[in-house]
Amino acid sequence: MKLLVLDGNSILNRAFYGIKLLTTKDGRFTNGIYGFLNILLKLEEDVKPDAVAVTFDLKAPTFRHRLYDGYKATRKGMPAELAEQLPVLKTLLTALGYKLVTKEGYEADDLIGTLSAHVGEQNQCYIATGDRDSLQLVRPNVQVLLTATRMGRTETAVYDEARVQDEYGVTPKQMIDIKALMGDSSDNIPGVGGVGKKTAEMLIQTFGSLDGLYADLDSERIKPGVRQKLEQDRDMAYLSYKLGTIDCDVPMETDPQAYRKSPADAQEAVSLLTSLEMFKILEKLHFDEAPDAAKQPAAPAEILALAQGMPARSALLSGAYFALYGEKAYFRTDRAVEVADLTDAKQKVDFLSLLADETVPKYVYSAKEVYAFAFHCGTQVQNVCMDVTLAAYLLNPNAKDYALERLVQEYCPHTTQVEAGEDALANACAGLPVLCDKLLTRLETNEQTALLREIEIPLAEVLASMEQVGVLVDRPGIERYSEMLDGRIETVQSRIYALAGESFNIHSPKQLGEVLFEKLHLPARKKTKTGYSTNAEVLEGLADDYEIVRKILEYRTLTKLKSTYCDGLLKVIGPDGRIHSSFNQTETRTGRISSTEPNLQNIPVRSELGREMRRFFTAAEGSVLVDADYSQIELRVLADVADDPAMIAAFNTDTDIHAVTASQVFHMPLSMVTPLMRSRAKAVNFGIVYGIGAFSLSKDIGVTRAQADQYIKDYLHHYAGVERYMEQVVAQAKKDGYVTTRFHRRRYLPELSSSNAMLRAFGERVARNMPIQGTAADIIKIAMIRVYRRLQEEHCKARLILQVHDELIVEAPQEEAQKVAQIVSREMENACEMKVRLKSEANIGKTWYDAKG
DNA sequence: AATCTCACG
DNA sequence: ACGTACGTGAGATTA
Repeated sequence: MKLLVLDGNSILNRAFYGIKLLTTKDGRFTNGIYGFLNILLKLEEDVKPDAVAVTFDLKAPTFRHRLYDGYKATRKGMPAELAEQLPVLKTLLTALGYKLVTKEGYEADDLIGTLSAHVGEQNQCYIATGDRDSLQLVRPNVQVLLTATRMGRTETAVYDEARVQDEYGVTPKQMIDIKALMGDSSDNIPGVGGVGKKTAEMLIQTFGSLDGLYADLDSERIKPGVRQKLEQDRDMAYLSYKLGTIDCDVPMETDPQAYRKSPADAQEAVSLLTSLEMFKILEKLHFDEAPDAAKQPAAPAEILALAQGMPARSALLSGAYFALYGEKAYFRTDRAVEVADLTDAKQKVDFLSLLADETVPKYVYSAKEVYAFAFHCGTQVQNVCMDVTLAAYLLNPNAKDYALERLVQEYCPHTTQVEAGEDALANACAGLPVLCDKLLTRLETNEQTALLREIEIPLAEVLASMEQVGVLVDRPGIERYSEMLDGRIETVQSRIYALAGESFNIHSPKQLGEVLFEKLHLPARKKTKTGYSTNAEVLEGLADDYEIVRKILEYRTLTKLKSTYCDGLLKVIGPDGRIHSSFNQTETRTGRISSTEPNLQNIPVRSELGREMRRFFTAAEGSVLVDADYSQIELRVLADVADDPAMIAAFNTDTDIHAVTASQVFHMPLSMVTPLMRSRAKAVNFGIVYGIGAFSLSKDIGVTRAQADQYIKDYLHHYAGVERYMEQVVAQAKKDGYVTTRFHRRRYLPELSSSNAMLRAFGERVARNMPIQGTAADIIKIAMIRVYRRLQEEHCKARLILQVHDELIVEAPQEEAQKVAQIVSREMENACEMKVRLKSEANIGKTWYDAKG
């Protein structure tokens, strides 16, 4: 029989520190529990034990360690984020049927020692721990599984006697002797002063034991310095030996049979795991596999009659509840899930006519896909009143995805899932009405219904349209540009190799670091986790003095343009000569949209060479691009939410905001502000929006920290409303656990209750920034919807094709251009009424390059 | 899959 | 003592 003994505290600890902080929506920390369960499941899979004992420490001091007053004096209590997880973990393990083992007055180590010593006589025993102390327990039939979690991955090393001997050159028992000499600061075992790991190992390898060593203290194999230390700390050494010896004789149950798992309390376990949002683990445990006839769900008994064909309208609930998946539409009807095959002409027509029927409210999984499908077929969709992905995103934009199955599990924990696998989707669709109901209720509570109905759902239609229309690119132009880059890359590369005296992979930070900082001995300034930092900031600091550095920077610029932009874009040009990016609506935590495959929101503009790229984004024959961008939208939003008189006045008198800031920060009349002052003030303005620190500001604009600090002080002194806002928003966030935008978009900030000061500071910066960035994002979304509708109402052929956060681009027939330019900038400016006016200016050009002012 | 670097607002 | 501004996505290297 095989017994697996877990060192609960140690494993939880490793899991906690090895995985970044995770929280549930309501802010409970879960990373330790999550990691623990993963390790436990993995161990069970590998070891296949017949019984499992999970040991835990109790808080009270233990007999063994009362031997020495200093013991645990320095051991830090666990952080609150971890402590709160411990009781939950214990409850969960019990529900899952595991046997927990604790004993008043004893450490988990002693329980593990006793268990392994007894079990090891007749049976196999595996000790799972993150702690090397347990290596002393290794013996025949007893092995230690040393686990470490790095970056979320668990690694386990198996220690038997041979492995211990191999690594430490001693037997497991002698590990105690070594520790007695070297001590252990984390356990507060004193050891012998000045004797470290290497000396201790050598001494025990030579003399066999503490006794052997002290019996032969005069031996010439001991250096005089060490001898003196050994003599002086003799008592400490023997005390440490006692402290370091794990007690293997605790009065406790040692029959492995007693640690067989009990049947799990499935109800309790499922409900706990659900509330912890651990759906992956829930799946692994297969509670859904063999549902007892007794505990079939009481409420909605789902019958999965998968009819083929559109459901009859009369079978619809009080609206159409459906999800698109591939070429199929899954409908939840009054008593089943029915599937429409959209490749079938008849069914497709029926489906489209349903979509177009404005008397039928649609409750859908992904509105953007529904709109896209309709556009593809040349029709429109009316009356979408619910999208579960968007609703779930508004409730919590921190989630990493919004898969329907997960949402059903998360928001409807009591409607047990009947089947998995093939029909998982149909099954989840069965839950759509309940899910919609729950989501809508919560949106209502959060005052987010309007945000969903008036912004996100209408926006989904706009995005679907933008994706479908795409943007025309000049393929031959990109190809020529690409060849030009190739030539320059070749030249620069040869020069770098010549200057380095060897050829190497310039893209490899490792090789580059070695060449620059070791071979050529350039002064290394910064390091990363893995080696020298070679980023642009570091290289720019060296560029004046070294040609090779200048060439490397050039090489980076050129290859970036070549691979990301030329190659990357050429790869995704459609057969229509246009690029159809995806605009994702549930990706960012602030409410912005993102663009992927390709990302059209980071096409170069800041450098002249890169900006050339924009010449290849162009309008069709006879059309032009209209490009309008907001002027200072985030600062205007800040002026508004902070209700800052000085800033509002500056904007309303249409003064250059950076210049005004400069005159305040540098105590100068406006007319004396130099370009350098203005650019520094601009950095301060940005910094304020981002939540600023003096260090970063000083680094950014190249002044001392003290100076940067003074700038910030003067800034906040002049813009007192901003100062008040910054304090108030953080306080509110701490109170509520979240921040909101003007349109009630919400972001939870579990970081704010972290005991880690750095995380907390991060949370505070986010609290200051998100309402600004998020409100600006809300506003431009409104503008997009208004522009889209105006263009329809005015029967323009022009189409919105791109959004870059504060910029909209419309492709318009030449003859509509002026009118469209008016429409776009006016709709942008009127998107939101604020204490300052919004300003947007439009430009017209044949290419993006030309239309960008 | 993680890391580094760099493109954008 | 440490790390340092908010929000993204992609390509190349490395482990």
